[in-house]
Amino acid sequence: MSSAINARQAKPDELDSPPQKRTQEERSADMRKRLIQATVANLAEQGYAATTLSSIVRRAGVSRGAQVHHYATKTDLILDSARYLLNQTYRQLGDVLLGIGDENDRLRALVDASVNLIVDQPAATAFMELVVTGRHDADLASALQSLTAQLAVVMRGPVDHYFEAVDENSESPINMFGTLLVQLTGLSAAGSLLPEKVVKAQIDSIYRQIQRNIRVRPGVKQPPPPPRLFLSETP
Amino acid sequence: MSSAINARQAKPDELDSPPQKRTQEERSADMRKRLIQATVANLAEQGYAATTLSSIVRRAGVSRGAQVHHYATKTDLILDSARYLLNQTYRQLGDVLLGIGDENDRLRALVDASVNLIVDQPAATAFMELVVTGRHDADLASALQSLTAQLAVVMRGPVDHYFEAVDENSESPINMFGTLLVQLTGLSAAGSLLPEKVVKAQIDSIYRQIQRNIRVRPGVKQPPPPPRLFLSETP
DNA sequence: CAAGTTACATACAGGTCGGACTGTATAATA
DNA sequence: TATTATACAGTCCGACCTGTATGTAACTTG
Repeated sequence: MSSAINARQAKPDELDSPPQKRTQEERSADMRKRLIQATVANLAEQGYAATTLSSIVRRAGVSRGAQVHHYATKTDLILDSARYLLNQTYRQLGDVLLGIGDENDRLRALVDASVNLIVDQPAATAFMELVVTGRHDADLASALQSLTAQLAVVMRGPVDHYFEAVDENSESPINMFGTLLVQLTGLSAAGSLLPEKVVKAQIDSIYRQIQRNIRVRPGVKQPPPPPRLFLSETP
Repeated sequence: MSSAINARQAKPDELDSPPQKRTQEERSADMRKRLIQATVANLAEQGYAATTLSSIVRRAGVSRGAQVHHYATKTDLILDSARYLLNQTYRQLGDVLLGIGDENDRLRALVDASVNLIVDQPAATAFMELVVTGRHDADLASALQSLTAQLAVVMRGPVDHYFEAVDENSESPINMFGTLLVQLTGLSAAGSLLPEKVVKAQIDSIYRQIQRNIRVRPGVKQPPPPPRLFLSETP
């Protein structure tokens, strides 16, 4: 996904694309995005420990100086990457919810979409690296806590908007949504240890549990009220 | 827990405990255990990246030479620690199952015991570090796969021995057991990001889901047939 | 267009890690 | 008891990583 990083600034002769007079802001934004995407890719493929500044800039195809200019310290870059990941997850989850239709078998589509969003996905893998690292890094941990708390707040509305409990004995939609995320987190972490069919069986089981507890609220056509602004892109 | 490492070999004058003429095997076994326990404690408290050989031997109170004598490479020590952790988990899970009584409200005790076994426990934290590291370390990954596969095999019997499905629409006991472990894994990983009450709510939810699907098999008094020998302690 | 700011490049310095290496003490063996 | 094998101690070295410092190019602004 992020391997195609526009292929600019690759240092060899660039005859096809002239200097183009980019504004400073554009240059900064591009460079930040390149660094972040290289960081995320590196986190996913090599893990946090192997995600060194050297490897990041090598992957991004830029110099060490560019990185230090935009991110004075490694932590700065990591934290910004974390924000990027959560923002991305928020948008993708939102897209999934918006894609939910009336028919109840769309519940399966929701589960599948969530699974595809998380299990074995680079972004989720990278995020897992950050979460585990955060257990022994107070700064990272509190940053992640704040981000996920915001995510939880903005997700509650849409979830209750689209789903309802099957009956009075059922778990609440937001509760089942949390359970879904916890289970997908578990599968994301331990999935590599389990045989493929066991993972599939667990996903089926997750779906059945959800189906027994919540259903798509009938007749809901319009999207949920938009949340207050989420994570600001530029701090 | 493992901070009290017998306080021997601490280099100061040891007047209370004379040399004692320990046999070579005893010395080796003790030293290995000390190194392993220091490794596990370090993994849990500092994370994999900060678990260096220097920090391990410092914590174990031994020299660099002792470690290199018993474990030629860092990977060797890590792998042996992984085996130790799985063995420990196996025994503890077995104890939990053996403690199950007839009354169905013991199901709650089972869940609580499993929670206490995993969430925020050093051994589980250390194991999570290994699992995540294994995603980018083929040797570690295959070792963990093998170990967990063995664990799954030996757990299937006891679980089916003690539990049964509530009705024909319910999930199977072994399936629910897997779900329990997946959810606890998820909570172990992401729990540090969530507010305490959310974690508690999730655990309650887990319990209700289990209760709706399986129950303690009535009238089972004798323990399950013992499994074939598990992970050999000395390779 | 000149001065100043921002963006990027490159080299260096201090520190740490893992593995190799050498030396010493203790136990097993003949 | 002499010899050998095992257990352990302590040091060194190349590789690597992060932060820093300095120099150059690109853009912005008055």
